[in-house]
Amino acid sequence: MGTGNMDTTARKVDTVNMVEGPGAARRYHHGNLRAALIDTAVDQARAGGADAVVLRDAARRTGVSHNAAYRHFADRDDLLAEVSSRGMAELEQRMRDRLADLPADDHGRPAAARLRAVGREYVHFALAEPGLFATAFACGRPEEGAPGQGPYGVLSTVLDEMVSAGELPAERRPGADLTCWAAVHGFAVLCLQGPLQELSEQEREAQLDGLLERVARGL
Amino acid sequence: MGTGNMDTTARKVDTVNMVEGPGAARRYHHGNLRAALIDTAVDQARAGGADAVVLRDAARRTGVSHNAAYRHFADRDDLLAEVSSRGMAELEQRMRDRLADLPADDHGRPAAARLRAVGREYVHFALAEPGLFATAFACGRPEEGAPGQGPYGVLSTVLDEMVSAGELPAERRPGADLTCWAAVHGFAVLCLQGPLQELSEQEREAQLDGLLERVARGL
DNA sequence: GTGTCCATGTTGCCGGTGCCCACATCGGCG
DNA sequence: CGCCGATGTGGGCACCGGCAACATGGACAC
Repeated sequence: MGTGNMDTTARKVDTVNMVEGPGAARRYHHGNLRAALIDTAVDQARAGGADAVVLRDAARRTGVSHNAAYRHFADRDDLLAEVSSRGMAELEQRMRDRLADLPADDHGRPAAARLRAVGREYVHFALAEPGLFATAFACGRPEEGAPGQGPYGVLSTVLDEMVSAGELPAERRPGADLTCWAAVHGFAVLCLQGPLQELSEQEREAQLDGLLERVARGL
Repeated sequence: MGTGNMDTTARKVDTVNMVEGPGAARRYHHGNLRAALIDTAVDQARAGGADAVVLRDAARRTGVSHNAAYRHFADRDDLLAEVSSRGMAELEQRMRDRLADLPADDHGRPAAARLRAVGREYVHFALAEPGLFATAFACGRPEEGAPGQGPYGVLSTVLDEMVSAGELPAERRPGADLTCWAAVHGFAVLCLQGPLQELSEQEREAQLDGLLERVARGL
């Protein structure tokens, strides 16, 4: 078991969806199956959440027989974990992109604005990619990783910036990350699968603004 | 379809687990199958979350053939919705119980203490009954019901009390419920399936205290 | 060049599930 | 007393996750 140690940053061979014309010699060995399967599984997760990640169907779509997947993943959960990592990475990237978009000449309380932007993007990602977002957290494994990485790392960094900028007393820093994360995550979950589904986009955005404001005030 | 209109507040006949001794005449008609199936399904959800709610197994445990369930539920989702309602009801009840436990002679800011108690119990329930809690929110249907009912209703009432008691400016009331709910729900979810699983109970409680304090401060 | 080995992919199979069908049973009604 | 509709039964289908045995062919030693 534990076959999943191929180089994750694999060469981006476009082996997926090779045109299988009559003359095209179909290779017996796929060459990049693991990565291709993960791509397909991510698509499944995007479309329907964790439950939609189905090994047999993924293999079928990838043009390979079922059971081929078991050469690269111990079981379905192993594949799900990979999808979860992808989801986390994409969420983190979007948050970082959003930060990069912020104008540098922000007057007033720039670090606080960064915190708001990060929180808003967290929710926006969850609403834009509900399936992937849910799958990212559906994985039971605690997502081991260097602290300071992942979405939590981004949030943490921004809070540290607030302390440096004098916008947050240092003695209030411990625990602040968790409060921000919980509020934003809870809002996203309640919007997705909870009782806030019916909110119009405008209402949602207004409520989100209110939430971010209150959270920042309470830090 | 839509057979699910039996009186939900059904008589509590103890038809489950009847001793089927050799002399006990086993009735062809169960008499209370719907309620018994829901009970079993709730047990399944308690044990393993929404995925553990399995129609065939529930029927088996209830001592009835599969397919019998389809006389009472349109499909699995229909049964899940019922489990969800049960979970919501139990959560609400625990919150109300907790409120009732509070001493009436609370000095200082009694309504704020009630808010903290409600929030704490929300998280405690989620941690004590992770499967049922998850299933309660896993149901896609927006949980139609009179506003002011359910866990949200309890929270809402307490916030109204805070306004009446002068502990919360009326202009800050709108949106406060959502912020509280999101923070507490997010904390619970992150503890259950997220990256906060590894926290010891003491750390968790400390973080929860901090969160409740910050949220209250930001209201 | 050639022969071997083993990672990779294939077919076959099993138990389990959700859901549909036709049939069996029984209680209440005329 | 006889019928009928509500309730429960058995069988069947498609699909899934996971094991086992077999097939393929690329890489590497010689």
